[in-house]
Amino acid sequence: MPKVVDREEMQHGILDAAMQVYAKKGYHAATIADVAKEAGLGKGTLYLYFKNKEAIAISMVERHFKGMEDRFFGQKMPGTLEEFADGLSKSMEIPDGQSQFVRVFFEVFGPSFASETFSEKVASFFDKLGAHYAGQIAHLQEAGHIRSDADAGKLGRTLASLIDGMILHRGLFNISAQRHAEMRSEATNVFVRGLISGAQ
Amino acid sequence: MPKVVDREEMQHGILDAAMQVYAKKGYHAATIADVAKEAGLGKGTLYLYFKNKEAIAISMVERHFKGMEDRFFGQKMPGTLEEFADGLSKSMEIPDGQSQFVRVFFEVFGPSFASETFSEKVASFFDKLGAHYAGQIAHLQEAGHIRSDADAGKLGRTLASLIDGMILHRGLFNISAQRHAEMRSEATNVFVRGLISGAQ
DNA sequence: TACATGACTGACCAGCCAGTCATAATAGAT
DNA sequence: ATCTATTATGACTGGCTGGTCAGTCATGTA
Repeated sequence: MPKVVDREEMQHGILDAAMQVYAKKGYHAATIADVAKEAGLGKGTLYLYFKNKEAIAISMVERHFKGMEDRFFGQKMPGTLEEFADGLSKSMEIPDGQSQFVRVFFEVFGPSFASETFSEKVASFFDKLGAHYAGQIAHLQEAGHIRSDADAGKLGRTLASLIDGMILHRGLFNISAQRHAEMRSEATNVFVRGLISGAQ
Repeated sequence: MPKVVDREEMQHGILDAAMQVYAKKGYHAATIADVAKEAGLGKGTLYLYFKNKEAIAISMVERHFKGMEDRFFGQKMPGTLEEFADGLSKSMEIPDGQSQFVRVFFEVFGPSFASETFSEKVASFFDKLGAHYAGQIAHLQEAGHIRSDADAGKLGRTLASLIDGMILHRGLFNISAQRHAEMRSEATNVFVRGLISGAQ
């Protein structure tokens, strides 16, 4: 038997290298040769693991969204406002290394949003997220922890938008982890105060 | 004297055409020839009005940010919570045609954020916006309209981030104007409730 | 040691596009 | 009418990069 290589591990390594290079030079400015060099491989070798440049980007996104889904949907139904707030805060928390992904993502896929199908796919992700929060809100309303006059559906969507917005804002504008943490706590605070029944 | 042309008007027209093309095909995929065609001009003619492709993008940004500044900072100091809320809501409101700019912006300038100078320039814009809101919040605190235990500075920054985030979210993900309006009103509602003194 | 097979490589090429420039069209002045 | 400064044009080119492929290397088996 000849030399054997773990394909998945290889692909992971290449994606890491690509992320590094794209974050520094930008996806379009970066050449395949750059990525190969960063990965410590010959240019041709890359093509053994990815069909072409685009395939690298697509794999990168898939890997990333996988992680996001876990972060967003992995949490269990909160029983108290405090747990809910923790969940919100945690959702807004992005690992430092991954926050640069946002920029690369939009450089590569920004144009794709012009297509209906692509756009809808992403939109459905946020619908799901909105519904997720709506479910939690409704649950807490029943338990009397959130004012009952609120429309859980709309609120859920809005919360999703706000949270995603903060993540985007951080990723795109390179807000420092510390300042982001500050904002996260302030935002959570405002949200929760805005949701409780006793308000006004 | 020979043929005379209004340079500024010409440049405006080219920028409009470029915006159109970039939004549809993406900045990198679009060629100068595409832009020229959309503008109803020959390729060479473009180069009489813009030095190169990059210059078009830069002019586009400058024109856009000019408008943003007016929207954000043009409002006068709010005397009541209601006026404050109106201001917030208005800040989140983006003309339909301009919301597509966000995607183009990040496709073109996403990579530039890797540079300190560029990054800081944008960051300072948001510092200014944060300070702007902080000033309004402090003002309303003195008047007793907002709970006094809040840190106006942090809150201002957080609000700026949330608002900008919603704008980004809308622009990037192509949220419909109607749904965006819904979210705007919900968000404003939550903010205001979260800011008032009587809460909890 | 010889051989088989998968892993790896980088020089090369085709296609693409930003930017140039030689030439043509236009319109105000006389 | 004619002249000429200015504006308009699109065929052309030079540089660049994604992707290929003919050849080399590494590893394990007989």
